[in-house]
Amino acid sequence: MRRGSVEIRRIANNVSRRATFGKRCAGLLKKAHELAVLCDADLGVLVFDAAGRQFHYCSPNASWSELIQRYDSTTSDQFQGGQGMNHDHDQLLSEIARLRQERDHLEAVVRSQTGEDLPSTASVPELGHLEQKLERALGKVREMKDKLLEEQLGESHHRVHILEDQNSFLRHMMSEEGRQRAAVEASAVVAELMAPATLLGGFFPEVEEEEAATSLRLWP
Amino acid sequence: MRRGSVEIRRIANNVSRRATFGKRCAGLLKKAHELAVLCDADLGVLVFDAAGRQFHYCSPNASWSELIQRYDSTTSDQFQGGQGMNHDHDQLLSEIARLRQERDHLEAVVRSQTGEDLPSTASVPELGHLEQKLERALGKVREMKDKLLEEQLGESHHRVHILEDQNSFLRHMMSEEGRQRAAVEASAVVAELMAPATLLGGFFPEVEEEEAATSLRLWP
DNA sequence: AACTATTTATAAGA
DNA sequence: TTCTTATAAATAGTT
Repeated sequence: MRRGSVEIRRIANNVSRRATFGKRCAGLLKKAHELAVLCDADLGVLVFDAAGRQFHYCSPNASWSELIQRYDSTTSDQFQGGQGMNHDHDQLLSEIARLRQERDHLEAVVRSQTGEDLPSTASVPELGHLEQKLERALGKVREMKDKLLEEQLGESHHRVHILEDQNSFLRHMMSEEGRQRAAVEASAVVAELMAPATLLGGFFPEVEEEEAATSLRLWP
Repeated sequence: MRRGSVEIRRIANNVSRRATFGKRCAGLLKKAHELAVLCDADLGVLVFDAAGRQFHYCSPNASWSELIQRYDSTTSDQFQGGQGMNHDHDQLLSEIARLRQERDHLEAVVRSQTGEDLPSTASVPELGHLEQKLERALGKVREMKDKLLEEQLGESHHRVHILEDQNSFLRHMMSEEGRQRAAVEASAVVAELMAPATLLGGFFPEVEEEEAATSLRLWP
């Protein structure tokens, strides 16, 4: 649920950014429709998400081409014609420059977080700050790892219990069956059940499968 | 105040229709801006009220001409004038897409290095690897910090030595001067020199300044 | 334009 | 992904 007001800045997390896009884009198109109907306005909304997928709304009684023709080009640039293209071209180039700068910065952040690149630029308090950050990160990672390991261990214990129960049930069945035959023959069968699972092959192939699953697989 | 939900149909009353248009149009443009910034989307909104007045929004890092060129003309394609000259344009757009992807990846790396964003994606061995990486980084940062602190301590010690020398020289001078006066008077002066620096104020203001500089300033 | 009682939108969690 | 829910935000009617 919502916690605090939302700062209007790019959402860093990729997943929440896309989730938010879905919701807000739907909301925007809905509100566009409401405005068009309630107030008898002609309007269009055209949206491209970060992956380039397109979403749009155009009010009834209007069309995109009509809207664009009505667009007052005194406000900013033209859509058609020669100089509009150049302007657009320049904008794209500056966007590329901006993204390159951003990339370089992020790369520098990654390097400093790895402990490389620390000479000259860093002061003692800066290093202290970075140290604390790394300690926190390490704590989180260890916590996560422990949690995962405990989960896996719990699952494994559960399987062990189940298989132990099956095992004792099978032993019981064997001994019952043995009583219905000769006492000597029964004890031989029980002795075989105590042996490693692979030796059971001929008798109980389905049991062999279950047995194999008891080996602890902590690293899936 | 609001009573009941609003039916989405044309508002009959002329005055309320215009009032509502003002509010909702502002709301729509605001939400468009939020979507563009929060989710890194390229979008445009173009509105004409019933009287033909125009309102619009275009996301930063985009332009109406770019949006219109990107508009998927499968629905209705009458915006494009000439189909040529868009080759380098397309190249620039794909370069932008590539850089954005790269940025997202780097951001994800930074976040995982900070210990955020570890759920679901991470396995135990991956976490172990990250843990080791963070430990190495932490080691490097601490090493660097220790080195800097030692350097600063060394410099500070050096200053202490120099000032101690100056101090003993001054004491010597004082006692020499004292011998040339009465022995009783000299011992009184020496006693005063042993007192805290602030007490020297009236006698030797320049000495007080030097004394203050001996306090260890490890954090510049 | 300012004010609120309400409705709506939506961020985070399941 | 879709549903839920607590909370923030938008806004209809009024002043």
